Parts: sequence; structure tokens; C-alpha cells
Amino acid sequence: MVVIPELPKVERLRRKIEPELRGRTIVGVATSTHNLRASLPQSRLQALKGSRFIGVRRRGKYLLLELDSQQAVLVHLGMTGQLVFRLGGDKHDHVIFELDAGLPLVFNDQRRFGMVLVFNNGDLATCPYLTRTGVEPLSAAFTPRYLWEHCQRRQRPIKNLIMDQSVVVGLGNIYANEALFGAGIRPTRPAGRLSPKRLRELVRHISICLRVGIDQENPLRFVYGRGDENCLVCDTPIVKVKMAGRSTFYCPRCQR
DNA sequence: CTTATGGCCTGTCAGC
DNA sequence: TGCTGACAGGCCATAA
Repeated sequence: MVVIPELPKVERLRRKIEPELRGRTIVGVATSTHNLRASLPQSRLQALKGSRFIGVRRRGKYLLLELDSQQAVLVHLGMTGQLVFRLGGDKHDHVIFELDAGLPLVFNDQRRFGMVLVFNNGDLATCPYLTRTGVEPLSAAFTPRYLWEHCQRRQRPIKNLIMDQSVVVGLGNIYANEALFGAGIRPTRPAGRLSPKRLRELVRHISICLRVGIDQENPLRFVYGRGDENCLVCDTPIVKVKMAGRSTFYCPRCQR
């Protein structure tokens, strides 16, 4: 089973590549002719030669590869994107950073839902990809009160709301399903009809699910992808429905 | 303002 | 055997 790059996978990637990337200088850049979700900025990428990586930050599901030249490479993995240190050459390799030491850093993306862009540091503050985003779910800003305020007078299902990156970043379909199971909340429930107490439980379980995903490689799977199975807790058949075009799984007994 | 939907993209698999 | 269609997902643009 392929794990979609939600917050935990992106954070694990950040922790893995930062120590290898920091201090490395770009000596060459190769790109594919394919466009990703956004066009590959050819000339901007080529102009990075000579820049040195100084750090890797994460914002939601985005990675920022920071350079000593007051620029940064913004990366989103989309569905199937990968950042790996290896020799380039695969048909799905879209950006290859040749480094002054070690293996090249390759952005590979089979379905091309991801993107690679270059920004000047001064433009990051107004970059829509970063400014339109909600709070980090593992930060102190993601409080029960914060979620409650966003739920007030909202008719939309709670699952759609917690997957809305302008509210809280990093939750994709798998973690949204699992967090709602943990909190005992049915995904279809209108956000505005949840009590503060239940929303506090949801905040708690979002945090738990994400932390487990970061500590281990894979998310806990209680409901996601178990449409043909019974609930691990109460043995009731798991229900599968479509919400906003996404497969949604829940236990009709444990989740109300 | 809020919320929903279409489209992007390819690999996999069921069904004919 | 080879084809077709459905499906998987994040997120932007667009529409209601």
C-alpha cells in the first residue's frame, strides 16, 4: 500500500534529508520537459548553480529547501512525488540537483501532481502557497478553541473541514479518516453541530495520529481502506462513502 | 461570504 | 489478448 505524503511523511522526509543536504553546493541542475502541477522554472533552476543549501523547513505538506543565496526551492510531493539521493535517469525524474559531494538530489514524480518552484526569500512572505494555509496541527496554535471557532455556523461535514488546508495544514485523506475514528466522530457530521468537548477530542486525536505517523513509518489503520472489513473495536461492518470525491471510511457504531 | 465540483496525471485492475 | 473505464489522491481554478 502506497502511503500518500501527508504531514508525517513530509516531516520524516525533512528530517532525513536535512543533514545530508545542509552545506552541499549545487553544481548542476537537470530538468525533464514535463510540466508538474506548476511549470518548472527552467531559468530560475539553472541560476541556482553555486548556491549552497543551508536548511530544510516544512510548512504543511510543503518543503522549503533554503539556500545561502537568499532563495529557496519550494517542493510539494503531490501524490507520488519523492525526493531521494541517487543517480538520475528514471523517466519520472523531473529535477536533478547535482551536488558538490555525494549523490544528486532527485525529485521524481510518476503522476506529476507535485511541484518544484524557486522563490526569493523576500517573496516567500507573500507566496500564496504558504500564506493561504492554516495553522500547524502540532503547534500550540491548534487549540480546541481554534477549531471550534472555525466550526461555528459551518454546515460542511467535519471531515471536509479538517482536510481544508486553509483551516489546518497537513491532514490528507488517510489521517482525516483515522483521527475521526479515534475521536468517535462520524465524518459526515456538520462541523457546526459538534460540541466543544467533542472537538477537543478531535484535536487530541489529530495530534496523536500525526505523531504516531511521524514516529513510525505508517499511519495507524483502523478504518481507512477497510471497506470490506469489520470494525476492530466492535466488529460492525465498516462503511465506505464518497465525500468531496474522496473515499471515506467509518464505523457506524463507534462514530456518531 | 461559503461550499462543491472539475481537472490535472499515470499505473493498476476488473470486466468484457 | 487487448481494450475500456473506474479508481486512487492533493490542490488550484472555477462556479454556484
